[in-house]
Amino acid sequence: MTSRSERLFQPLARDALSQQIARMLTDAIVSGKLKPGDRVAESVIAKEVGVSRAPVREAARLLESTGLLVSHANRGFFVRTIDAEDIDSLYELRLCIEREAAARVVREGKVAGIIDRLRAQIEDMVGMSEENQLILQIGVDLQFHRLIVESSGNKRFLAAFDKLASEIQACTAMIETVFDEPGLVARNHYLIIDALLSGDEDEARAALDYHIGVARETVVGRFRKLEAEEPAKR
Amino acid sequence: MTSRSERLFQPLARDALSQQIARMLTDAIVSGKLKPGDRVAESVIAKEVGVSRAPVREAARLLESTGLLVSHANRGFFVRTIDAEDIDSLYELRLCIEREAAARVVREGKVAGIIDRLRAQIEDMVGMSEENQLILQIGVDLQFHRLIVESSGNKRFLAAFDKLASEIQACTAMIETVFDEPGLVARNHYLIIDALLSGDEDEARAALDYHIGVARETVVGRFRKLEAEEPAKR
DNA sequence: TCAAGCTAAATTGTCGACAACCGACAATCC
DNA sequence: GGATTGTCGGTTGTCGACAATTTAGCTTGA
Repeated sequence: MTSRSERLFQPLARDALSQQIARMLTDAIVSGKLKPGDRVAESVIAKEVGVSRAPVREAARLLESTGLLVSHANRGFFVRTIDAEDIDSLYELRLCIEREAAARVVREGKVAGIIDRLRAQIEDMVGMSEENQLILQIGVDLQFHRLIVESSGNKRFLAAFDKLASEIQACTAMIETVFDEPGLVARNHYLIIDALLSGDEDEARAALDYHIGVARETVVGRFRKLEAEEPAKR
Repeated sequence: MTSRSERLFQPLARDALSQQIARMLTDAIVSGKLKPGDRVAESVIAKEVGVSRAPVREAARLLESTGLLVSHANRGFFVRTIDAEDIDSLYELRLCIEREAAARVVREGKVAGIIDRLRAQIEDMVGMSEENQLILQIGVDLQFHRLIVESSGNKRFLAAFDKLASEIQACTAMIETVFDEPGLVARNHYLIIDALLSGDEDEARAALDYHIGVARETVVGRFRKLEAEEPAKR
């Protein structure tokens, strides 16, 4: 038989139902189809998807551990409500992790290995900003930062970052216009690259302090405005 | 009716089976009855405890999210194996969080509110060190640090710290003698208190850099030795 | 002897059903 | 009328059983 290198079929995604459902729910929350405070009843989801409650329940517990859902005993799951203070805490923790991760990347000389990918991601962001694909842009933005955290080599940094990232994506999706000038935001990532290339740990830290600080102020600010307009959110 | 301010009954602790089982399992792991790599079969635990597999499964998933267990698809749960590098990452993340938490406590002038409790906890530690109650001492030690993180006011700091703390407790329990001089370790916490009282953020950061740095070196060192002696741990 | 294939036991993934529980409304009593 | 108590629908917590998957032991063949 001729050695056929390209396969006819992809192995069909056959991970547990709970995983698929978890992805579904995550998408629904991140995209805003499910809003903060909404009830997520096991039986309802199970009926819609056509499975029993067990995998739905498991998926919900998974999202609970990532912070997208909260559960009250004997009352079920709800999409987590977020207030401005929460988001502020979120960004503060993110900053702690990311600045040290960046410092480690510089210290251990791992910048060269990722610089090309980082640059490519910035270009992607710029392209998306021009097409007003904001949700997508935020996704790539987080990928950019994730890559830095990942190459720090500290697995716990990455795990913690991933948890935060899903929440950041969820709450930025709740804001109509996240940034006034998306293109500028995208290009600002070049400053981070410059700092990484400088080879100075503290410069890398400072770059992220600034970058994440700006994002923090912007997003938290938007949220405070949102809260002022709509006082009964919970 | 006379306004009865003090209540007659406390609300009885009535948490779900899964929670009780989660506690059981946590204790078993932290105390070393379950060792890294050990299988945790749902059916076995369920039979022993006398409940169905559902709550056991849920408890296991809970511990998975805290990092005490790992699960492989269709193969079940196992007590997480930890190597020296893991623990190093653990302490690095812990340091990131705790130093900024301490800085915030100082910046926002919340030291006075907790200083008495911190002192009391140190005395507890000293007492336990004299009675060679090392496991207990580590528990109070973590409580001390937790109190600082808690009063930072950043809820995510606390959540992240709690996750790390359970793992720290688990892996310190695996080492026969954690510290050479437990009494000294206990009293060293006074240095942290001094730094907090100084009112200088950076001094607080430095104190924790030092304190956690020492712990990190000690524990990681012990673990590397353990690995050298016992190469096939996984 | 050893590798590959097969079989059986054990374990997880999923299911449908029942019991316990919560929240809200209706009924009752003072 | 106001507050307490009883009831009801709906949801979660738990259960035992079945299907799918993995693992280990056994057999077979070279």
